[in-house]
This record gives sequence, structure tokens and C-alpha cells, in this order.
Amino acid sequence: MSGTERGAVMTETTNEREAYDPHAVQDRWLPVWDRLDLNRAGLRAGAEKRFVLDMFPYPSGDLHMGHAEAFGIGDVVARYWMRRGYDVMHPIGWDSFGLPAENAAIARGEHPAAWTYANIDVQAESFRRYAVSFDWTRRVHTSDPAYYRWTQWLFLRFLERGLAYRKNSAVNWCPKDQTVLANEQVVAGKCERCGSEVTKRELTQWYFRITEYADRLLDDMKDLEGSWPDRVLLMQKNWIGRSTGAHVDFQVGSRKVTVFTTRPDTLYGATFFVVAADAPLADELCEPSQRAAFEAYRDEVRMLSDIDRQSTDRPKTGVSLGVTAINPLNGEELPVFAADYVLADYGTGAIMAVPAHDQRDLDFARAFDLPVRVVVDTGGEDPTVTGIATPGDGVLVNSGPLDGLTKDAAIPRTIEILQERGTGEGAVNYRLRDWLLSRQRFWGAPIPVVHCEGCGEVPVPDDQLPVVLPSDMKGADLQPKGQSPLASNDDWVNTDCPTCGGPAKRDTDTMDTFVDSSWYFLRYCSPDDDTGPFDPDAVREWMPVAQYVGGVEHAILHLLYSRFFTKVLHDMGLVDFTEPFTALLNQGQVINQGKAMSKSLGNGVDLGGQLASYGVDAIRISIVFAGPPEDDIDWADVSPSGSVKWLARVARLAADVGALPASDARDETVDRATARAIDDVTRLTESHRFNVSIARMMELTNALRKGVDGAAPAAASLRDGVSALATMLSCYAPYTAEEVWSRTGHDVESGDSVHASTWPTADPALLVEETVTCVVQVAGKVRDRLEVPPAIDESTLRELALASEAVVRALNGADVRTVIVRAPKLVNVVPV
RNA sequence: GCCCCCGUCGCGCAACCGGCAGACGCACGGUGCUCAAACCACCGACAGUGUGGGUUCGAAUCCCACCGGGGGCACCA
Repeated sequence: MSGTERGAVMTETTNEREAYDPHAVQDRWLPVWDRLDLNRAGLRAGAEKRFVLDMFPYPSGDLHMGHAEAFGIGDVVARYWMRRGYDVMHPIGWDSFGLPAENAAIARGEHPAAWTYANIDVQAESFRRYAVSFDWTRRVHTSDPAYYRWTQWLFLRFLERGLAYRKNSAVNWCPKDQTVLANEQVVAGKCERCGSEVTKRELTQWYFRITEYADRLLDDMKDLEGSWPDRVLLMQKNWIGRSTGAHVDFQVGSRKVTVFTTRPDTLYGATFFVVAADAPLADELCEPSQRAAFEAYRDEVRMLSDIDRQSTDRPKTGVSLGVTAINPLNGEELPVFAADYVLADYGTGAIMAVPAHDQRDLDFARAFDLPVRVVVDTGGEDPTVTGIATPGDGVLVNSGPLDGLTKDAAIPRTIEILQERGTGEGAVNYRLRDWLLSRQRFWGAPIPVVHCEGCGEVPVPDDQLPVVLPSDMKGADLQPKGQSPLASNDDWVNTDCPTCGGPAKRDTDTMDTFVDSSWYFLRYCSPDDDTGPFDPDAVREWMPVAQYVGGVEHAILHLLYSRFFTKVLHDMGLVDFTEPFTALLNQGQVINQGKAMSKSLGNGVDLGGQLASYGVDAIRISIVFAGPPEDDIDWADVSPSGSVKWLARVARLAADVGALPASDARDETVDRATARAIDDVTRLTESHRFNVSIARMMELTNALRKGVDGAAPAAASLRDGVSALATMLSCYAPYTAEEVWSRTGHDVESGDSVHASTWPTADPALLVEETVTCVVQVAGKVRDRLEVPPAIDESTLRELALASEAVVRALNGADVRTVIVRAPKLVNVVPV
């Protein structure tokens, strides 16, 4: 709105011109932007391409404060790079398969797609109004057949390479959701999603062989150091849990039992042998005489929840299996026990127990009165006496050929001996398990495999993809029954075997939604490609992602899986990089009154309400100004009205500067303030110090205000200052920035939008101060300040400082020992 | 239990390599504008950096210990 247009309505032209109504500003510019279509990727010929990615949302309802923060931050990065002239791809899509849609469908008697796509529409419109700089032409939804066709296609490639396989084993089962869970989805013994206590079930399930990539997932983390948060790397490292040691074969009766140990050097100190009570091995080794006792113990163990089992300070329990294991080095016979402190699914489920040097083994030995033999002299006190094991370094004793070696020398030596005898070898063991990917639920990508009595497991041929979910199942049809709802749909299940043409049944499980999200970033590069999951040329142009933005909650799951997928695709020759995300930014949470927002606490802050009260820009500014992006924001500490005030100040400033009579008048103070702000905001935005960037822009606003209100406002300097401010602000407060741009004479409707403007540059000459304040200290205390030229040389400055009256007074006649000169900022006179 | 991060005005946060503790905002006090207020503009006060020690000419910044807060891992052989 221009002052002259409305001037007739009110006599107070100035007030009207200065008015700032955030909602009016939004309504004014949003349709113009839609028309100008400013965020399309791939249109800047010759410009370097950059891919900015926000973790795509799950369509669970409308956007909330968490989305506002994450996407607000991602948008600053995307818009900043656009202003800097990069060809930026900033896409959006939806992780739209998953359980909530299914539960909603059951509750409402409809198909999951209805709820899913209705929510997506709501979120998409909210994103549009929130003014995120998405390229809307690249939308993907993982629940679209055009998308999951390629999820299935990728599954088949994994299958061909032996990276997808089916096996029967005890798996995590969520009794509430009626489905299996991956290890990564079990947190402290509970379902990550619904919090139910997870139980175990013996089932045949599909797995991805992620363990085959364990070393590379670990080793390649060195490429991410510095550009990923340390704690994410640490969490992945812990999760993969690589330990090096040896496999050692023990003879138990007629069979060979292998254990994994990280301390083969302590083999002579083994005094007993333990098998996980719930491992099949324990059952197989058990002597008839011990059978009753063993089974009673095992049943007891099975009754325990994982949580109880994992509490560290439980007394050790176990039962003898009535057999002995023969130590391959010294032929000693060790009693074999079943116990629950040994885990069935780590290592081989059996251990050699060295009580002197392992606390857990020592605890067990003391409970069962078993011998303790020290084989490493660590200088520590005797574990037999103290009850404290000595796991440290030292010299080997009581160990035959190993005596006298240090631990570090004894480990390879032991492995050598074992190898010579054919009873063991060096080994690496991981905590990481293969990724269980099948789910007994409906709303996911069907596993594209057919089971034929004659031919067995038959992959669905590529040209028959996608295997589409039936559209006629709704409401009660989807009720969880312990097997996939798809199993009860005969029309869907019964099919012809692609190999022999005979009757066959489709696999009724669907894929974990983490499979969908492990490659969505690739799909954005060529979202409509119907010849493959992605166009390798497009991927070469855009990938890897230059900046990924999302929450830490995905530190392990999504990020590890995506890294795995990328490495597999690299090995297949489909991509030429091995890490998908060059840089990662984990934004903090928005909390309220010290606690995470939750329905049960009733402390939720409604994003829609906040936007209605303060407008989009004020909320975006409030979020980034509240603190460093990775810190949590307590909404109780945030003042959105303060942000509105500043934005209104900026808008008013623009109107006042726009109304100045045109002139070439310049003001060095204003020019210097502008240059300094540009320099700082550039550096700060670059390093994600968004809160400080805003502070610098506020400072510039204050300086420009002074300039306008001064006796002789310098129109040219002020216009340049406001123009620079508008462009910088465009990354943070897109609507207000456009309003400012428009108020200073830009014809936005014709395409001269601030969002098409170029990031300002600071004149280096203006960054050099004419004089700097030099602090003069005596014995470290500030006694005087001198205004000196920045290029002053040390000896001149020293003379000036020593001549200072204040310094002479402070010295009070004392002799000077040294003078430290750091020209031009500081002189420290040190008296004797 | 082990590992990592963080403690700066009343609050949220700044301070490049060790060099004037305070940029910015909120809240607070005052002045102007106003019949009055809101808005707005201007001015202002307020901490010596969790505690104790050390290194240094000089420490919020580096080192050690402790206290407080947050996070990760946790019978992984």
C-alpha cells in the first residue's frame, strides 16, 4: 500500500503509511509469489547446484511448533543459498505410509488413503502459508504406487544381491500394534511408537543384511566428522558396536562350541563356561540329569521382561548343564552353566568366563563358589580377595607360553597359537543386528514376492511392479490379527506363479516405513521418472544433500538406514557417492515451561493460534532468535510480540526511507553500519548462527532509524541500507522483507521480488575503521583508552601509552618491567 | 556405573586466536508525544561469567577438582 493512495482517507498520512499488519502483508504477497514461481530448482544455468533437505513429515494432522522450527531453519539455509546465486533444490514430500493412518482408518471405517491424503492437503497448505521456499513440482508421497513401485524395485535388487533374506528367529513383537519391530524400534524394552512392553515371538521374517555394511558404516563416519553433530556420530558408533577379539572353539562332549571374546589373552584364566539360558544351544547341551533344573530356570528367565533382565545390579543366577567344555589351550575341563547374564543374540550366545578379569564373571563365580585364577598381573589387588575384577593392562602370568607378555602382545600371540591348532581365529563382532523390515500391517509397501509350492520364493518380475495395495479394504478389514490384514484378502493373495504359472500366494507382509524413507531424497532429483527409482544424471547433479535438517530422534534409525541404502546403491553402480548427507543440522525441540509439549500435560502450544495472533514472520523470527538452532526453545521464554514490534519497525523504516525525496546524499556512518551488518550477517548465517544474525539486523535497523531521524537524512545511503536489510531479512521473514522491498520502490508484481534479489556485498573499505579504541592496562587493569589509527605501529603505540597521564598515575613511580603491545587494540604495562 | 555437552545481567542469549564482559531482544524505570492511554520515539539502571585452585603480563575463554543441569550408553563377553 502506498502512502499517496490512502492519503486521502486519513489526514495523518504518515501513520497510515507506516501501518504494519502482518496478516495483510501475508495476504498481499502470497498470491503474487504463487504467480512468480520463484523456487523452482534447476533453472539457473551455470550456477552451482545445492540440495537443501528437511526431513519429510509424517502426515499426522496439521503442522505443529516442531515443524515450524525445523522447516523455518531449513528455509533460512535454502533462501540464503538462493540469494547467494546457487541453484537450490528445496523439495517437500510426505512419509505417508504407516500405522496411524491405519488406526484412523479402522476407527472411521475408511481406507487409510483417505485420512492420509486429507492430512497431506492440510499440511501442504500450511507450508505454503508458512512461506517455506519449496519447489512444489517435486512432491513425493511414499504411499503413491508411483513411488512404492520403486521401493519394491529396490527391494528386489537387494534380494538379488543376497542383501534381503528371510529367516526364522525370535523377534521383537509389539502386542498392541500387533506387529514385529526392528531392534532400533525397541527403546528400553518398549515399543518406540506406542510404549507397550515388547515381547518375543518366533517368526519367519524378512531382513536386510545391514551387518554386512557395519564396517563401512563405521569407517565412513570420518567423512562426516565436523559436518555432522558429534553426538549423532557417537550414537551410531555405539549402535554398531564393533569389538575386535577372537573366536575360540571349545569341545563340549562331541560338539564344538565357539565363543567370542575380546580378551583371548586371558584364556588360561577361564575357569568356567556360560551359555545364554534362552539360546537353543543351552537346550542342546543339557545333560539328562540336569534337564529338570535347566528347564525350570529357563522358564523363569523367559518370564522376566527385558527391563528386569537388563538391570545391572541383579545378583547373578544360573544352573549347571552337567557337561564340561575343554579349553583348547590347556585341555582343562570347565563346568558349563546356563545363565541369563549372557545374551543369546550377542556373539555366539556363549562365553568363556574369566572371573579374575571380568566383573560379571567374577560376580557369578562368587555366587557359585567357582575358582578364580589371575592370569594378568595388572598391579591391582587380588580379585579373589576384593571381589573387584582387574580388567586392565599388565603382564601375563600362569599362562604357559604367554607368560611375561603384555596384554597387547599376548592377544595376537594367542590368536596365532589358536590358528596353528585350528581351534580359533581373530574375529570382529558387532552389536548391530540385521534390519528386520517386514511388518504385519496393511498400510505399507507390499513385499514383492510370491510363494509358490513348486518354485518357492519367487520375486515379482520388474514389469509386474508395483504390487498395488487393494483399494477396497477399509475399517474393520484392517483390524490387526497377528498377521497382515492382506492375508485375509483372497482375491489379492491368490495369484499365478511368475515362474511356472501355477497357483501361488503373495507375500502378505508390508515393508517397514523406514525402507520408504531410506531413498526418498534420491527420488526428489527426478520425481516423475517412470523408468527407474531415479535418473542417475539428475542424481549426479544434485546429490549428495548439501544440508540436511531434522531432529536428533532419527540419529540412529533413519540416518543409519539411509547411509546403508546409499552404500548399497553405490555398490550397484547407481550412484557415485557413498554418503547421502554431507552436512547435518539437528534443530532442538520446542518445549513449554521446561517440559516437552504433550497432550497429557496440557502444555501444548498451538501453531495455528500463534500464527493467527502474531503472523508467520514473527513466529519464524521468534524461533530463530530464541537461541542457537540446536538448543531447545522454551516457548514460555519467547516473546513473539517482541518480534512483531521489530518487524513493524523495519516496515515503518522502509516506508520512511521510501518517502525521502530522491537524492544522491550519502552518510558515512550509515554506510559503515550497513557494511558491518552485511559482513556479520553473511558470516553468521553461513555458520548457522541465526540468532546472532537477527541481532545484527536489529542493530542495523536501529542505525538506519537514527539516519532517517537525523537532521539531514542521506537518501542514497539509507536506501542502500534498507535494500541490504530487505535481502538479508528475506531469508528469515519472507513476507516482511517483500513488504520492505516494495515500500522502497521495487515493482514486485512485475517480478522484482526480494526473493529474486542478490545477497548484498560489503565494501571492504567501509569495514576498516578510521580509528580504533586502544585499551591501556597497568598490571592487567584498564587505566586509559586511546583513539588510534588501526595501522599504528607497536613502538608508537607503546610511547603513546607510556605517556598517558592515567598510566603514569597508576604506576605511581614504579619501574616498568615489560610492556606488552598488541597493536592496535591493547597495551599492557607491567610494573616491577 | 562409564562417556559427552552446558553453567555469563531478572529471563533468552552475545563476546573472532586468551586482550575493554554486553551486542540484540524481553521484562523493568524515566522522558517526550496524548485530554489520557495504547502505539511510537528517546534515555536509563542492572551481572563480573556455578564454586575452588592452577597456567599467564592478562582467563568467560586454556588445565585440574568439585557442585548443578542436559544428553548418550549401560550384563555387548
